[in-house]
Amino acid sequence: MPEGHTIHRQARLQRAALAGERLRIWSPQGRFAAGAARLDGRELDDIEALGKHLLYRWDSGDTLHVHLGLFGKFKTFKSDPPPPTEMTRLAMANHRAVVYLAGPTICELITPEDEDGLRTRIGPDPLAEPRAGRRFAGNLSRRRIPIGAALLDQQIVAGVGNVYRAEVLFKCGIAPQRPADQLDGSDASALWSIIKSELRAGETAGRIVTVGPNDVGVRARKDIPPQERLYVYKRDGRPCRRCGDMVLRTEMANRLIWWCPTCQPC
DNA sequence: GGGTGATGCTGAG
DNA sequence: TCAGCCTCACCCC
Repeated sequence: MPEGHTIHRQARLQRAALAGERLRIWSPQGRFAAGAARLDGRELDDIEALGKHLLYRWDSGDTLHVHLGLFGKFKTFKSDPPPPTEMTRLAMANHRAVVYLAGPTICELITPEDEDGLRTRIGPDPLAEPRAGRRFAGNLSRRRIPIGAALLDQQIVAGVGNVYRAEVLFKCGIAPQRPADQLDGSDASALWSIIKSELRAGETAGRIVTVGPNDVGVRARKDIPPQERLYVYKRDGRPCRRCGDMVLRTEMANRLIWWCPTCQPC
């Protein structure tokens, strides 16, 4: 479930489980065999999350770059780990924990130049740089594309994916069709705040829950049942939780997006 | 057991 | 703009 909140959560949990120790590294699938052989037995210094990217720093000076893409998944075991499957691209283990990685789009060692290139082609990450709201607003003001498309562009803001783009636009009352460069300063600032708080909540909870408890009649976010955790995502044809109007669906930036025409007027 | 779609992104044309 | 890639949960038969 890889939007930015997942990546930051994985960085935090894996850092706690693995960093500061020499690790056993191998590639059961074999597709990262050379990189794994190079890292095996080295100490992991730190893990950094950058938008949807993870950077693992090793005492050898090497940097491992992982991007989960749409399908990539981590599995962590604290005790009695099952053997990895033949789909496991990367396995990392110490005496306390084992982390398996399967299905990533990217799992490779990168040079400092590669890393510079990565940093220049992604925009501000609300979880890593919470005070970068002005850069975000500036990025929006330079793009004549719908805001619904702009939020998926990782050069504008890093870490937002298809669920959060629909949900944060709903929470801000902004129609996805509105041109990014037409948002005024207060819209951009409200959007940045909501993106930050929602990603943070997702990082903490380990799942995406955007609805306020009041809207589904329970006391706390953690009591919200799975099918009621979102306002609009994949809810086309069903009544809006706020106003009762029909949630609509359209395609934007090659992905489907959902919105409420009453709560998010054009 | 097969088909499908998914919280992502790139490169060819 | 579109095909392609990575994997698996879920649906339907």
